[in-house]
Amino acid sequence: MKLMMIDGNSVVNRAFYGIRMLNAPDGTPTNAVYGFLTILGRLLDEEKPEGLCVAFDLKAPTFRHLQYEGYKAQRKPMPEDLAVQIPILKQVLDAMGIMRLELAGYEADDLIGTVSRLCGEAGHECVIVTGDKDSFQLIGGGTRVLHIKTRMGQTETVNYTAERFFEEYGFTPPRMVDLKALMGDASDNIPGVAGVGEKTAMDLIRRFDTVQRIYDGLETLDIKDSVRKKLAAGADSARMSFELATIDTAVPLEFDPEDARRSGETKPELYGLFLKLGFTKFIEKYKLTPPDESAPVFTCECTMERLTDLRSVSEAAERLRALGRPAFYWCLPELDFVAVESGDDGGGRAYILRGDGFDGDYGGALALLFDPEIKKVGHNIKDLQRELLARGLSTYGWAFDTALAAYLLDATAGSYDIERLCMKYCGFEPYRAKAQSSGQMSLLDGEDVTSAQEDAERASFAAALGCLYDALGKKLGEYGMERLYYEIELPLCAVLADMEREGFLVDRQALYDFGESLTGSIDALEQSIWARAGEKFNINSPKQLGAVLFEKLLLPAGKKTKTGWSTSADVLEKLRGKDPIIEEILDYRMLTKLKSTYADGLLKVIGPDGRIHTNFQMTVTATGRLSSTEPNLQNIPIRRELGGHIRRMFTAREGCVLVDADYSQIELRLLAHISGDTDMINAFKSGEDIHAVTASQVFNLPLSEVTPVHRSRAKAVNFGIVYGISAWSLAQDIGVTPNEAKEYMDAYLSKYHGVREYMKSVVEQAREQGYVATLYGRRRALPELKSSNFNTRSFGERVALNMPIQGTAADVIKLAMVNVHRRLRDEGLEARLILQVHDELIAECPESEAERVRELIKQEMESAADFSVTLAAQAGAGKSWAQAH
DNA sequence: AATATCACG
DNA sequence: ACGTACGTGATATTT
Repeated sequence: MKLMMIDGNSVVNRAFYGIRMLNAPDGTPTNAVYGFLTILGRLLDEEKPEGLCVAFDLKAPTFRHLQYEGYKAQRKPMPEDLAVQIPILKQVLDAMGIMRLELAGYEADDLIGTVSRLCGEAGHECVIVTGDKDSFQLIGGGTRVLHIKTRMGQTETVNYTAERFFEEYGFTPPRMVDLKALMGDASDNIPGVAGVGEKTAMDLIRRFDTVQRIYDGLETLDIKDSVRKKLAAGADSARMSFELATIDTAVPLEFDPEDARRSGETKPELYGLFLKLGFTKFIEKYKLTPPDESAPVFTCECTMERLTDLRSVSEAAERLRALGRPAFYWCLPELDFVAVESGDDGGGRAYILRGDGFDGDYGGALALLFDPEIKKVGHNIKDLQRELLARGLSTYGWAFDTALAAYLLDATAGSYDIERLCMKYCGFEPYRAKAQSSGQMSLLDGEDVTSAQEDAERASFAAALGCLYDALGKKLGEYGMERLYYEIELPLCAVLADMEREGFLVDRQALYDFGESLTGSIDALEQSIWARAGEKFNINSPKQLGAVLFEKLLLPAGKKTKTGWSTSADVLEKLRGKDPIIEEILDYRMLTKLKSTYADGLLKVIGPDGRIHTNFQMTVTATGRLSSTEPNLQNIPIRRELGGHIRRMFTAREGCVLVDADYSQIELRLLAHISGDTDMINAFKSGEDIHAVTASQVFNLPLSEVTPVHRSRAKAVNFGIVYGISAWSLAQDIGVTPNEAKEYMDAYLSKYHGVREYMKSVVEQAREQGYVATLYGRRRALPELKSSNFNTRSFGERVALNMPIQGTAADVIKLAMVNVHRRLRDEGLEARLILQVHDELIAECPESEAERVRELIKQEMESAADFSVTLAAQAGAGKSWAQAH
């Protein structure tokens, strides 16, 4: 049998430092447990051991090796964030039915050593998993070590058999003890011999094998005198270190490998445990289902009423309208839904409407129940509103969106499905109908859920909306987010629903022709690249391309990635001129990107109306921006000449034009306002080109002497500041030395001390509060700032700088959109907003309205907020997106 | 499903 | 001594 022994402390430690901060919904750090389980899952897949056991250190009142009191005494204490995760991990392992081994007074290594010996004696294979090198001494016989390393959040394992070990070290595994006896081990507080380091020790062991032999022949062996002296002086220390480094393989342990055999069965409490930890990924992976008593299940205590004809619909609508408080609408995509009204006494009524089996005009029924005067609460209402618009119904009357509220409360949660929210905010799960398992008694095929069960499920979900409405509404108030929610986010739903429905007209033929024209160039480049490489290969495969460039053509390799050499554009850019193939590859990349993502990709999503209807996601980004999917219309090319062609195919319909308006430098203006930096505010007030002014101030030159190079560097610094810069990355970006970059930054920050002050205070404040916020009260939690991991913490600091700026810009344009939309309606214009690209709005309108709409949008964008720096927008009109911009 | 790359603000 | 910008989504390749 193959037994896998995991050094629990060592692996969890690797996981903790290798994986970024994660938190359970209740705030408990979980990254180490998560990482451990990820690693474990992968190991089990790869090794498929029959037995599995995790060993942990267990402190005892008395240490072993009392002779040396300093032993482990100086080891840094485990960070608090990790320490709290150890008992959780043990709990998880127990619930997974994985054997755990720990014994008072012994370390994991000793337990593993003993087990590996027992395995050897019983003829079993033993695979040790650890992140330390201590257990390498156990390799041999049936024992090997899988050594785990974490690099950039990625774990790698190296499989050390006795052969592999010898290749790398040049001596046999048991000699690892001898090596440590000489070189010591700082992390384990093994002193070794003073003055003997890794190099010397390796050399000695390779040549003379054991410490014993070295000391036996100290006077006669071929050893440098200086080393001989050190060895002689450190003889006692070497002896003690040998003892310390030796793993105890005779721990008094009752261990039968059979006990560690994997049953594959998990305990019922695992589901609840994973849920509490927020490990939905593992719940899915192990296909866990809630045990019956895992959480209180909530069933709607309502009177159920099936609405099957217009008369009953109309009565229901009348009641809902007169209710005076919102009703809770749980809607399916086909607009089957349940509306629940809660009574004063906690009871209530659930109205159930279904398309199939409805007697009469279903559209009419919908119109009655989605009447603007009925106040409705829904979940992801923007999508519903789009569906309503498609049927010519009103989008008004929506009082609350539970998903949207939950997003504002925790923008980094990732998903807002009602079941999870219900658990998190109400403490129960809505009732989920389960297929009736067809027992042998059943004659009928009982796999399906009955429609009565379905009704109960939907009613329960609708009732859950009621609970969420109370809980989330209250929390929004506590967080000071009511205005942000009710005046910006919620009204924006209808605006976006409108925009999605409207879509963007695309010249299908022109786009197709453009794609075809690319094919020729791509083929030609492909042939030429193959010719220069001397072989056919897949240019799109970074692996193959890397092999060609760096192994065959022997070009100087720059950065590396986890899997090999980087062939990214910035690496290739530095190789330009070294070989003509580089330029061709860059061109090839550009053209294939245009062809696959934009030409072919967009053609696939043009609707029957000739228009592209993107999907704006409101609950995705951590900063408050929108995102656009299927297709993404927020990343249509513009920066390069050929890419810009794509925007010529985005057009206005016959008789119409596009109006395009964008904020100029909104993020920098917000930086000036938020930091209150007078110099920067004045720079904007002067009306001059901001990057040029920055250049003149940073480089201490009159404005007239600022060259384009100065300007572009100042521009890079401006951007960098907004992102939470470091000198190193600024240097990368603009191609100067890090020292030079640092000078620019110092000059910048000493000129703009308000900005410097802001950078300091925003991080401090974030650390105290645990979150950052925009001027409109949008928040982002920042647990990263408390991390003990340098990279994680630095990331948190950059986010703290950036989020208030990027997020406020997002708030401002959202507000402008709501206002523009309202005015277009109120003023009876035919113009419609059709796209938003973070700082840019695009509308389509009849030519006759063009000038008025251009002014209207520009004005609404500029007046959306009143800051110490005015917001400036520039607007244009044209037949195509390219022209209007 | 994860990775690398590249398009945008 | 570390390893770097902030925020997204789509595609092709590889596991």
